[in-house]
Amino acid sequence: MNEKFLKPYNHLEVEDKIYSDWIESGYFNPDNLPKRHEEPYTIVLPPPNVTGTLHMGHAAMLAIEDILIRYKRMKGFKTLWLPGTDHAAIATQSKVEKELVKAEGTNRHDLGREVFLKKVNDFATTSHDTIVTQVKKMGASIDWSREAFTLDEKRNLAVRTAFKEMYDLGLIYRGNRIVNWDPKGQTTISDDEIVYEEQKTKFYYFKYGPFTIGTARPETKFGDKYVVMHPDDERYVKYKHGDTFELEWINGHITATVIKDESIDMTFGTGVMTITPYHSTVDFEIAERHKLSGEQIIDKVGKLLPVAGEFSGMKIAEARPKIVEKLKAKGLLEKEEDYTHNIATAERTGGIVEPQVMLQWFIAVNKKFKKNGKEQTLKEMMLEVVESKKITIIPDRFEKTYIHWINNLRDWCISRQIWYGHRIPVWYKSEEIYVGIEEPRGEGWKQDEDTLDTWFSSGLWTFSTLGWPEKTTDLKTFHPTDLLETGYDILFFWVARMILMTGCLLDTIPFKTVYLHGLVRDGKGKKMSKSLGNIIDPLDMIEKYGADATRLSLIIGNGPGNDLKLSEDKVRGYKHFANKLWNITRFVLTTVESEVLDENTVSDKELDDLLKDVTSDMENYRLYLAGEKLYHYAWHRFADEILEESKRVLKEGTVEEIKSRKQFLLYTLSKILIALHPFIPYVTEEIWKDMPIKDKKMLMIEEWPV
RNA sequence: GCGCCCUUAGCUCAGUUGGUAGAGCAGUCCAUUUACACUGGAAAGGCCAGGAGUUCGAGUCUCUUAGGGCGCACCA
Repeated sequence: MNEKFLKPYNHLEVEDKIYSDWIESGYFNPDNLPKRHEEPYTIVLPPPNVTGTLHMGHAAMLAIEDILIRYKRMKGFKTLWLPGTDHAAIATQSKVEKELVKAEGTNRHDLGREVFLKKVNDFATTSHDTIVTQVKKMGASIDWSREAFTLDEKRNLAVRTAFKEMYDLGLIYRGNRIVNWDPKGQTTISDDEIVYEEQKTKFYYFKYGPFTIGTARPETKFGDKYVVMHPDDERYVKYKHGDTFELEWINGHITATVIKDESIDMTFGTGVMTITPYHSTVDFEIAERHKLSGEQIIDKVGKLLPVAGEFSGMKIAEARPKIVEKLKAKGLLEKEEDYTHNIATAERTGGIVEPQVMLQWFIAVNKKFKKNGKEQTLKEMMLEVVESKKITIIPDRFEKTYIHWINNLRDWCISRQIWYGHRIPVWYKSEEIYVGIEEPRGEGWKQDEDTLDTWFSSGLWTFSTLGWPEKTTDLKTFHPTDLLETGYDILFFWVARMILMTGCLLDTIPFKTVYLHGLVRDGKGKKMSKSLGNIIDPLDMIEKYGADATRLSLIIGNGPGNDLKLSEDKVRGYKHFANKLWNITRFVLTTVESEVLDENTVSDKELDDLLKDVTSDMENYRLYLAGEKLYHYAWHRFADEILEESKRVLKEGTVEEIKSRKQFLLYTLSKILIALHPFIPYVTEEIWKDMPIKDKKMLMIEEWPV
């Protein structure tokens, strides 16, 4: 027996060495796998943002995916796990901007586009390197030879091609529409980048001609000249749609028009409101329905425009009380109430979102398009693939959430006024516009200043990583991918958009199954955050207890879609398990002496049943059950009972009994190691080296026993 | 407002198509030159949140009440 078993298991001496053995073997790359691996199995890694380092959520993701990948590889699949990172446009840019302010007191405009982008790229490169190290530390059996970045040259070509194709299909258009404007970040943001925050404010009732209107935002009311009510509201039957009337308003006399619209809530306020199409999504939609005009009241930095008269140039917060004061002086203020509502803030900058009508690029989700003879809208396509079960979402309750979200989906604004990201592949020359993959020939063309929403490039991830738009062998072999494993918090941001992009551009699905994991919280169920000081760093855990223990602690006791409460004690507990396995091996190897495993002499129904059971759990993504069952069997059945009983047999048994018992111990241990390998790859691989087995391969490519 | 989830041993959670309640951790008692103290054994601990229903049978299915969490929409 190897002397290493005389000491307790030390992950520090094992893990890095084993990882380089794996790398050297080349088996992370499906092209190098032995012949029995024919049928492909693919997972693309959800690319971590290059905004910093990995947290426990990433570690959980890596553990789950690596377990499935190793399992499939041992089952004989041509297994590809493809890594990459995400440039995360706005998140990365705002992070660097914050650091610039802190370190140099400068902003991006001081530096200029080129210099600033250089800084962002440097930051991204550093982040990237850290992330790669962390992924390796977790034991991820991922194919580094195919690594991608959402903002590298190949992915840029994919983005430009996608843009051009969708433009030609009529799905990408440029238009003046209401968007979420972040005055702090000076960019548009998507509906999903909004965080609602509760705010206590005043709700004012003003006389508006013969009506009383309610508003929380008097500062937007300068240009209001339409008064809207529900067509069935009996209080206002005498006013007909299209009626006009004269009234005195903030800055003088105006003419207003009555509009009847069913979207009005009769029970809210007085059931009458005026609309501000330029600064409210709902109002914009009403205006659009009735073809009403509107005008901009607030500028891009949140100041009132000349339409506000004497209030022109003031900030909203300053103007609001003064406007109320003026209306009060005019006798137009009827009453005011305390009011609590949710205001929209930008996730990344915290700025209060001001809806604005702006000329931006959009993806039309409700427009029919024709591809391969089929005619449908993106929305219909996105619903169809999930409702027809072409894509299965685990746990299935998220299918409802997905469908609900799709039904509420509006056109997706894809242009951003930031610098870090894929530049929009559109060029202008006076009235002319050119959309293309390459810059147009000829003089005087100027490219659009804006970049694309980061999710535009992430949406292409399953196929841009495989070489699209080129018709590569990889694309043919590995796409559609088998599984997308990610956090439920990005179901809409990302999963839905991948389905959109893939359906539209490749006329297929990006993946067959979506497995959603939950958030990793601290031992008390609180979200881990720097300010709470309750962050558990995966690298610390790996250093202290080993990657194997860290992996198990993130798997066992956590079903799909559920948040996981993680404490350091839990990780410590699984370190004990690695050592237990180590000592089990020590005992078995000492006991069997020079015996070499002969599989044909052993059969064990109990173990067979367990392995069948575990296999079925693996196939059905019940990793938490599979892991726990193996853990329990190894420790409390094999070690506590079988090994104890073996001591008696070896002492008192006949020569034949002893020989067959030795075979039985070797057999059982080898199967346990194989089945546990996906979960705890390091310690099992290290033990495997010393197993007395003929024609042994590396454990990572041994055959799964069922 | 619309929707989803959770409530099972002190704590964290399993319980896969309904068939006499399970694990880990913690705690209690016992053992101790043992493959392993990163140990073993034993006992203890639960009207499965409350109520009603379906069923021969419900932690599991249906309805309902209460408490907790989350998502979406948003009110002018």
